Amino acid sequence: MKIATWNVNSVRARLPNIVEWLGQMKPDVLLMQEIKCETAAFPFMEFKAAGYEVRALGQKSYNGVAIASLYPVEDVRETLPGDDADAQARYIEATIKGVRVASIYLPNGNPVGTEKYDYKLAWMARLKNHAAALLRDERPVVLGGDYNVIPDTADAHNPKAWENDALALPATRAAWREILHLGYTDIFRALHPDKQNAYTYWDYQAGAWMRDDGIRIDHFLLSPEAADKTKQCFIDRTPRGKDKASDHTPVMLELLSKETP
DNA sequence: ATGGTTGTTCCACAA
Repeated sequence: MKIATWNVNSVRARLPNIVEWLGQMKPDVLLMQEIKCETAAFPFMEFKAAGYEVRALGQKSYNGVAIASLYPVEDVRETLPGDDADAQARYIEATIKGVRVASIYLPNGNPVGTEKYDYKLAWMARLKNHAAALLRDERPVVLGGDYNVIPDTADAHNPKAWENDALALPATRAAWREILHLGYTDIFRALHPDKQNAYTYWDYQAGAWMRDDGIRIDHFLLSPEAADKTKQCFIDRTPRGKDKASDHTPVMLELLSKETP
């Protein structure tokens, strides 16, 4: 079972790129972030034509998450528990072929020192609580998305440039590690501990892509049951080099199916 | 220290 995560930075602006990539890579599930449209404006028909059923949670202009799947999508959750007043569309979760899958768009948190950073840390604390609850079922859990977290200096081309940024501050990394310490695995780094230049995001500005000035902020966190089933996890840089590219590129995860020894 | 780019929306904001 192949599950991909991709911050598409507007599903409508990116539609041709996304459809092309789905045709080439054929993931069973695509988790999207920053769809940047209201739910009703999601291009459901174009995904259906490619074979994908979509569950989307959108809002006007900003944020928005979705799950596209070749297989039936069950038991959809559209909120991260812990703050009923939070109206930002950043979390959707469902069960597909027995795997509990979430598409996560964790707050960016910049500028530091504003309510935006407080919101980020509060959101991470809520995610930790919910991630802990998900472990209790002892099922495969796959939490994929744009975490807006640079876990380590090795995950940035120029770590110095990020050290005071909301994506890399010690408090951000501590909150990230709290989730790992529950029993989740950052599966890409676990499988590729020494890999350099493993980035998922390159800024549009200042020729960052050309200079490979990237960061790794799109991640898969896996429960033990999902980590045990993992066949491979890789970053596909190809979409970032295309015309009209998102500033993020997809990460692919492949789980062994039950039948496979 | 600043400016560099993209998307959406409405002339600014988020990233």
